[in-house]
Amino acid sequence: MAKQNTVFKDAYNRCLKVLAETSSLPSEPELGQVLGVSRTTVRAILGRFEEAKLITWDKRKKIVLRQPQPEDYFPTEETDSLAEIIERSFMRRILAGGAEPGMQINELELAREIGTGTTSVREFLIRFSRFGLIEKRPNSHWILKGFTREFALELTEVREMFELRSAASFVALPDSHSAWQELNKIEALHREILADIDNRYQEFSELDERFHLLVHKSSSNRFIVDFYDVISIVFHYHYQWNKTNARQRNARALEEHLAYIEALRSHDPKRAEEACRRHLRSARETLLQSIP
Amino acid sequence: MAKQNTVFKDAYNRCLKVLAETSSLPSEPELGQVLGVSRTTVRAILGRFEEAKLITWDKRKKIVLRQPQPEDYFPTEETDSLAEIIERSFMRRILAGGAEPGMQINELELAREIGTGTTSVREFLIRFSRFGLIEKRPNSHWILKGFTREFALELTEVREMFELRSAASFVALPDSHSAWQELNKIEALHREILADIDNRYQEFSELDERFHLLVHKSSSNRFIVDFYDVISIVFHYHYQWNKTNARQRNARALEEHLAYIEALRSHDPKRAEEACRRHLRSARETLLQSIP
DNA sequence: AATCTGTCTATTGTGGATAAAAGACAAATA
DNA sequence: TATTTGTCTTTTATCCACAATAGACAGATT
Repeated sequence: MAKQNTVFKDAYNRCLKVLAETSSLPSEPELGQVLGVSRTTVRAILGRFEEAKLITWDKRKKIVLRQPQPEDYFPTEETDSLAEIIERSFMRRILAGGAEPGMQINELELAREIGTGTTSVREFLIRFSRFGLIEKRPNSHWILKGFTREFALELTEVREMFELRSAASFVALPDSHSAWQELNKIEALHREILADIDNRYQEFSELDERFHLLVHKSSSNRFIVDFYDVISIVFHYHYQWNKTNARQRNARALEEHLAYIEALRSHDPKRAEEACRRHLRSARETLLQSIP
Repeated sequence: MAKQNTVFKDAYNRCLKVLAETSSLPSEPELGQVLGVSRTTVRAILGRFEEAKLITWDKRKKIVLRQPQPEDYFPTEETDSLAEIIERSFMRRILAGGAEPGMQINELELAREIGTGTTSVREFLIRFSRFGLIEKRPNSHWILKGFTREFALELTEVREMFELRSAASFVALPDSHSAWQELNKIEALHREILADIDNRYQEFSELDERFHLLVHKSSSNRFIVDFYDVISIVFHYHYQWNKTNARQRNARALEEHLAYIEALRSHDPKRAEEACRRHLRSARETLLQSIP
């Protein structure tokens, strides 16, 4: 087949939720807005809704006939884009499966294992190469450089430079800047999770990304913001992979974040720098401990 | 056709130069080493040499029959890899042709203009996206963010952080490190060019890259070294594009480099930092002046 | 024993084809 | 008049095919 219709399936599932809360659906362009897809896809969804007797559809009248049932949804495996599938599959291989640094990566073999064409794998590898974990030998294979101690040290060195710079920009933001509101929301979530840490400590990973990304964004520098992708993917898979002492580690990080947030709010560059350094130091330790 | 044989043609041309200096060619693996290609390609070259009556070839005996003539070489246009062609063509369009920021980039159109397949253009754009000049809208077009003042400022901000850090590592290198020898060579070239600046000022661009890359490499950080690609490509095309006062600008930069080199050699972090800052400041000015 | 050559296989780089998705435009509707 | 819809065209995402190139291995040569 030429293209997976994952955009359609994912939007279809999300549209089912919209449908569940109303008795008649809005106009096609409006639905497109809500779902983030083009009218072509919206019309395909409406057509399928009609076939499934979920609605009647006559021009502007889209009347809901029944509530969606679990079996109306497409299975979630079918809604992931190919890029996501390849990424997950690849990360599992290089992090979990004992992948030695220096190992060769074979596009064809990877494609066969994942059950996809070579072009998609190739494009993934090109995109992924900016994370510094693989390297291309032209006209030949890719080489896995591996998730090593050196990698972690190089990554954190740059991260520390960038985050210190960003924190310095953050304290200088005017009070009217929307970042302060977002910071308030993030702080509130920190307190909520800390209050029920035993049950909710897994929510830290996502919150961590949200917080640090907010800080990086205040640098207004695309290279700094883009670099956060590297940090993000590393920590994302790292959290999935290494769960020892997760509750305790996360609790500690949450406390550090709170101190860091308070320091940012003080508008005092010195305090912010200090709190930032303290947190980054312990984040680095945590990362390094998980590497053999 | 499926794949250009530019590797073959380029290696063939280089092999002609090897042939010009000897009466019999070495073994296939050795030639492969020298030319940086596989034995398969070496054998293809030898076969073609035989056809062109440049050599006789019988197993290990490869006897040179005549000197290569200019018409034995493949034209240089045919030896550039597709990736190089696409890059040049794309940079010409976005730097020279009044490309407005926000403009859409169309893979198909670009491919047609360059006379190549869409796959190659697509892969180029993915690779190129890390330079921060373009951005992808999934399932839709690319957007040109443009070579703007903001871009230059963001680029130089990161450049300055990285180069200051690298310079600090450089002064700490042990005297036995090979970087000092390379630094000596680079310094000698600086003096040569300065002595004949009116005729040789165009050689600065290449030397500039060589010098700063050496500095960045001493950071031993892949992210810092990789980032130098971004700086490199921007300055490379910038030099080609903006030639006003080139002689004078280059002379000044050469002088600054010499001061910077001397400061590095002093092993004094303070002096190195100061010389580095001074040069980076004027490099930034030069870059900014060339942007409308 | 070490290296080289002949031969064969596997993988990459690139163009082309096609379904999915985006998007343009005029006629229809409120 | 401002949206919305019906219809049509264009572009992207993906697979596949095939030549160029890399690479493996056994037998030949020094």
